[in-house]
Amino acid sequence: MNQQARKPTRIQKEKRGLILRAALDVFSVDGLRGATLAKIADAADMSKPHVVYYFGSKDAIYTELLESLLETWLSPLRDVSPEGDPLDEILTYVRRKLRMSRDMPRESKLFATEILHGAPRTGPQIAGDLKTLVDEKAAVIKGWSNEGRLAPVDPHHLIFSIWAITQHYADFDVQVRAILGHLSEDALFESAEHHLTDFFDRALRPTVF
Amino acid sequence: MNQQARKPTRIQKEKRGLILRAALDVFSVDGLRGATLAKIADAADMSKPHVVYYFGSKDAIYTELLESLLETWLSPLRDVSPEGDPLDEILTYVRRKLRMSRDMPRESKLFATEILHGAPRTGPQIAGDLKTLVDEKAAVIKGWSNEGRLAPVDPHHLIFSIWAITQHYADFDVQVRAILGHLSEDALFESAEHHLTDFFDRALRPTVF
DNA sequence: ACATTTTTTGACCAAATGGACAGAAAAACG
DNA sequence: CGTTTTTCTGTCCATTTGGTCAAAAAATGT
Repeated sequence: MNQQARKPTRIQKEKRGLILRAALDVFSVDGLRGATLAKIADAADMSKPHVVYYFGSKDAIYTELLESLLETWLSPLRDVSPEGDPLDEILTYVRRKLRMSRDMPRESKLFATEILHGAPRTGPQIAGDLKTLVDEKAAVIKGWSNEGRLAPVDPHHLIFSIWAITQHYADFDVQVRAILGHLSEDALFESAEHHLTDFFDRALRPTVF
Repeated sequence: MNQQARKPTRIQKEKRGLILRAALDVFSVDGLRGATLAKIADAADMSKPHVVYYFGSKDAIYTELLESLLETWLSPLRDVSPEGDPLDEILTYVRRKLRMSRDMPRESKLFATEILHGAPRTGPQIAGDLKTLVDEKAAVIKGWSNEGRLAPVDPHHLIFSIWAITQHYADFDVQVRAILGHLSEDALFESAEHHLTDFFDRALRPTVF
């Protein structure tokens, strides 16, 4: 029998992990189409059939990567709490998303490419889990807005705006670097955090009467 | 001689145009790697060698598409005028960019994919023309900010934010639709325009004393 | 130690694909 | 018209690439 068996052995966990890490490197740069089994095998320091042995196909690796990442990806939004201070909650969410762009740029690009190309593999997940979560949090934000604890805002579009702006720093880093190339990575993300904090604060802080 | 001749004939203009339009369809969906000459030829209703006859290679089509689009893509930013009312200028820019996402989603995706994959073909352009333009307009915005005609803001990051948010509606339309699927395209973009106008207005309108 | 299962690889294959080429068809030109 | 140039296509080819397979090597179980 092969790795289909019930309990994955120590070696199976190890090798599959190695492959997934190597594949993330390759897929995030070349995309699904551009990536080759040979490149992945090379990056993982294995032979090509070995990679196939553990995952069956290139697609399977890609799909598993996406699925295992989705949860991590959504966790900052999940953590937005109805109990907290509205502005704080949003600003914390923005900062966490920005930090994910800094610390997990490959993952960000992986998702971006997937969605950009029509989300052929994550369609159901997006229409299901993601939508549910977004709708739930949108309702919370709407509530805050209605109570006057947050400036009036369309919650769904607000969430889109947060995603777009924060992920921009990972997905389009080449462009960002071309324009702010004189800054170190640290300086860049620090200035981005400042900007985003100020920006969202201004846009969302409720007007006092 | 072939189409390298000095003056492109009527047929050359026609066919090259046809190919470019077909290629945009294919590239924006499948990306450079995923697109095939056969698909492009098919979409253009031609034979494969015919496409090669006019462009020489798949890459050449892709590159020409990108280059011919860059100017159009930047024109809204170019039109931001130092003479106008600051808030007006910015909000108009935001709206124009959003409309481009609505009216030219394929072009948006084409650029997004290119940048996402490291801009191997547009690198110089981005580091050159684009950076020059952005720096120029950033200086204008900074001036407005300093004069108190606009809320204090980092102009480069502001431009990134505008790009990110507006292009999000084209590049990640699958995700947007999955979440706001109940809206018609018109309703969606109308609500987005409302949101963005309000949002940037709040964030950028200078505080009155 | 022996049998069984799992892991690993070199060699190979079929399909897809970018593009070359020779020549046919059509247009342009005199 | 006839000649020349441009346009167009069927056929073919070399390369790349995802994946198979048989068998070797290593691990595991008893």
